[in-house]
Amino acid sequence: MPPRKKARVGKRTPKSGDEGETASSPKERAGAKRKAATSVDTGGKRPDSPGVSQYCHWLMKSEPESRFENGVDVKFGIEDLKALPNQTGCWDGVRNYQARNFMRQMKEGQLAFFYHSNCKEPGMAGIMKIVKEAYVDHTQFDKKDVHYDASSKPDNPKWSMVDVQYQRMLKRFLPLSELKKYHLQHRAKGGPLKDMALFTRARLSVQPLTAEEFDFVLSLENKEPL
DNA sequence: GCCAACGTTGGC
DNA sequence: GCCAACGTTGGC
Repeated sequence: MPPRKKARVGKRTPKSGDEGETASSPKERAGAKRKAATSVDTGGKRPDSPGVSQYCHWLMKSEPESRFENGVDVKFGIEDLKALPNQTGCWDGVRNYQARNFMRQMKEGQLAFFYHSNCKEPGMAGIMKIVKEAYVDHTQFDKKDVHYDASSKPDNPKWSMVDVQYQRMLKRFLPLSELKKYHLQHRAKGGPLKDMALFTRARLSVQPLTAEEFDFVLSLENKEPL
């Protein structure tokens, strides 16, 4: 298994299906109640079977600059992912239910933006691919780990992670400030970034993008900075 | 380093 | 099941 990275709250997760799935937080349940039947928002997605839709593009945040949490540096930027064997790493350390649930929805082969957060210039740095679907995040049981969770038991793990592989850098870094201009513009007059989670759910570290959002953001790498 | 927004915890 | 207190995220 690849080394780990440091995702903050919403960072890294375990596997599918049965395990853990039943352990939903009060928040998740509340959310489910509010909305409809699933934890999946109705944002944009790709129908898989009748009545079910799911996302197929993602944004995952990590911090590219050194920051110490309990004496451990949580820095993990896209260059760090690229430097790993096979340019692949596990996205461990996610300790937020919504972020975890999104990771559990990820399918092998799907693409995600690598977003640099909590740094000088926050924004989209590059693209990675999901190469292994959700499985148990071992760091939840490691007392030495920054993201150790004493409340999670091995026979019913709470947290999951996926493996991601570096694909490429964006042709140019897309700063949050620029994305925000488009977001505001689109919110006023309509456009693909109108409801982008990056702005409407700012603190979520693993978030879905609709195909329209993903394509629009990607198209910006060929444009002049706004 | 500040602090607004928001997620989590725990008493009742 | 409500909600106040508390903790964390992450832009600025």
